[in-house]
Amino acid sequence: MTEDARWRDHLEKAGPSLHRIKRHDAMLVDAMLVGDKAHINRHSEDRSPEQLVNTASLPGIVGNAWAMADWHFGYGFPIGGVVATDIEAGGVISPGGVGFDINCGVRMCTLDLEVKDIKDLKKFGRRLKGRIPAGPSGKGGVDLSETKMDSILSEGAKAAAEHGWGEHRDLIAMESNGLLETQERLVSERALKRGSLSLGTLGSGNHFLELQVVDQIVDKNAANAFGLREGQVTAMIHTGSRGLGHQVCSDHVDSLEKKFRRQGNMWHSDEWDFKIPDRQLAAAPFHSNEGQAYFEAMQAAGNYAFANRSALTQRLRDALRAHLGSDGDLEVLYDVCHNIAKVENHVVHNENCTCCVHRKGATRALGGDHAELASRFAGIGQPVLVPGDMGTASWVLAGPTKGTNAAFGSSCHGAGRALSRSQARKTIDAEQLQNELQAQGITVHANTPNVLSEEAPSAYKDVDEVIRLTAEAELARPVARLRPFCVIKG
DNA sequence: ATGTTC
Repeated sequence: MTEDARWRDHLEKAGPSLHRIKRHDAMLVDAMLVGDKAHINRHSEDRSPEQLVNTASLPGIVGNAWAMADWHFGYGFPIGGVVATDIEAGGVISPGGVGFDINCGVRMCTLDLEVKDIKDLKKFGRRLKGRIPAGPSGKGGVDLSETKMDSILSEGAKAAAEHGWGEHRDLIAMESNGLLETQERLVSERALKRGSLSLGTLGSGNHFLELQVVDQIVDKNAANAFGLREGQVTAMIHTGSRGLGHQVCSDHVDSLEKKFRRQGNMWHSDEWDFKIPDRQLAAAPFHSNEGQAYFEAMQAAGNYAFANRSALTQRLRDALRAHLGSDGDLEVLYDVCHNIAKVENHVVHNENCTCCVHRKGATRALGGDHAELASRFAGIGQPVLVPGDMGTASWVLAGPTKGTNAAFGSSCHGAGRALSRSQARKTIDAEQLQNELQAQGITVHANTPNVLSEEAPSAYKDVDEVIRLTAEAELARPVARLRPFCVIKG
């Protein structure tokens, strides 16, 4: 065993589908891995558990550092990571704990339709492809003047609705009502420029817009509350803050990393007098100027992402009206962030704590008695939207009926990659894959053949397995499984 | 994830 894999010496079972890495070396708290033995062994050759261990030494960390069941290697922090710091006790905020695609997230819409109600599905798919701009460029975005950009960054989905890129009634069906408070708009000119053309565009990689059909109801009570029934058509939009959020992250990662100098095998900040084991965990005390500058810019980028999912929903509504003569009674079920840091109150070791909860590839999962949740989710729990891959399934889960789960009210966010993009391109033939998916009744409109190969179901882990582990660890409970039939891919 | 190499 290498020095680097010391975490295995400290691993113990902590419950059903739950393992603990006991505090050792520079760790300030324990780290929790959601998964059974077999699941953890599948990570024997990647360094993501070490990344999780590293996060456990961040100043002000409280509770445990967590890795959700779909954890994998990321920039500094593992993707799937949940890290909470006590911001009244010098706790830090770290851009690497949020990720490059700030407020990447998922919106799910219910339609009062079954698949058979969509006549000439092939034609509808082509219409959607024509109206949903996809791919790395911002080509096809809405016309965003400087004034409108300001309102989007400060007011998120509400501003989008005011500009005609969303509906006001959708706001109550969004995490934080689609609005992250910002005092100042601290976003660089470069970030603004990158965002100027891409509002209302999907992006690339694992981002998508899918028409899905509810193929299995697991929790009838919750499904009723969520307005879901077997055979029903739903739409799922998975995208984030595009180049704008990426630039905000880059700006702050660059400036914060410069504040750390190597000292033995750690990195030290003279300014704040603390050490981190990996420079990519560069962080600032939440209440420092640097911490606040990042937080405000992150909020603004998060608002842009909410507005982006709103604008795409509006384009979907337009496409439905053009094809069906109505929008199919499309309603937003919920819209969640899975790359964000939030200030939240939690009880840690029986004491109230104002925490900065970093969720990087993790979804908030509020209990059904939480004040922020819309009343229709009372006694049920927050909808947790988990996008899978384009040939298998996505899932809707629910947070606890009341109270919070052990992971600061967090759950998983997806299937997680099994093959790297380059491995997938090398080994998966795009045309053959497209034919295979078509034979299963799944039409994929991909921007390029490479995207098809990279996003192949076999390039992903089994989302059903991630859901099973998440449920066994009692983080969230499965409500419904959704199967795609029409996929728009960047 | 990303104007996929400032």
